[in-house]
Amino acid sequence: MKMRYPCRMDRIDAAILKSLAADARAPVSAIAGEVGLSQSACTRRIQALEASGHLLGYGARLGHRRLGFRITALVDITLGTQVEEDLARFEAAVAQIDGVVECALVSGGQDYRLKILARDLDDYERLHREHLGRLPGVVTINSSFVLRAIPTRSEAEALFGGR
Amino acid sequence: MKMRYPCRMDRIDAAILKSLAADARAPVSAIAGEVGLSQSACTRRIQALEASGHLLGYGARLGHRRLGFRITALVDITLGTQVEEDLARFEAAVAQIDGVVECALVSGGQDYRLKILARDLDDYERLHREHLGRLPGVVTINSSFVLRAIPTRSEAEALFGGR
DNA sequence: TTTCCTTGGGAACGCCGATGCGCATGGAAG
DNA sequence: CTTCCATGCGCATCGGCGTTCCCAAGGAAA
Repeated sequence: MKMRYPCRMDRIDAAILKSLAADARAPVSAIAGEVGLSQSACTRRIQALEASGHLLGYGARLGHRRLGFRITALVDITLGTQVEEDLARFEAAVAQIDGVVECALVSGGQDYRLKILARDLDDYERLHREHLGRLPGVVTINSSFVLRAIPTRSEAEALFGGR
Repeated sequence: MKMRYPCRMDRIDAAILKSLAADARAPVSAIAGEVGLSQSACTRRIQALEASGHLLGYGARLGHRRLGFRITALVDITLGTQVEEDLARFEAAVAQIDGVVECALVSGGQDYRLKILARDLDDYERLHREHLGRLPGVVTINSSFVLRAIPTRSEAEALFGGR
């Protein structure tokens, strides 16, 4: 299949991405209808978006709470070093911990911000003791717990303009 | 369709959710093969998981960078009040801002943590000036920028045990 | 043991998605 | 202006997928 990797993205592509972001398992024909395209044209656009890296894949939205995970923790971790090897060791260790679903090195002091899922406070305490506490090079750990999640724009809406 | 809403979740259900989380558009037949079930049994399980709230929906993973959004900001906002009405006003205002993709009220001081996507620093500066700065009741705003995202366990792996 | 309930497998049918083809549009070259 | 090529759409096709029946097997309760 001959296929370029264009940066060009018109509003139809944006609409397709929005639609897929809202319901990735919707039939292509339904998406095509929404965006005013034929099925085949829509399929080809989706393929192009996948090939060009605008569309990375598809995932399921899981009901954390329903699955027994009631704790979301946002954890700030400060390291005592800025040496790249130490950062790499820390990052490798973090990547092994079950429950850590996000981790980012952020500006403003040499620290990391994690998002952690846990069943309950006991579960989180165990995680903290067995894993977070043993991470290499850590100076401070600061845990906050999500009390309430505020509904916001979806990712797609943020990227392509509000609803 | 007669359908109970069981809390029971065996490892087959977990495997299905993992698989769907990894690739939500995979054919049911492929998932069925992975988890060792026939197509029809797998379809029924998926329907049950959807009906029971374990599976909330399906989404697309978008290439932020490729789409021109190179800034991810993690913003801490402190309010000068703890009155519920003030929190509600703040939350309603936040929900209107394009670019805010997550917002949570967290423990430890009365503050919120947001995740914000922006095209570049100029774009973020505009967002900060035009929107964040005008949020009601705000005392302090503290922005950190993601310098590097560390790959972690996926959500499903965190919930059901590492790979 | 009998009955009921649950859950899996098999088959059929309708629908979905990928692909090839023809055509229209628009810009560049002659 | 005309020609040519590139791009992108719609239509039609066909193989494959998903949904939904029905039946069978296994376990629990009476």
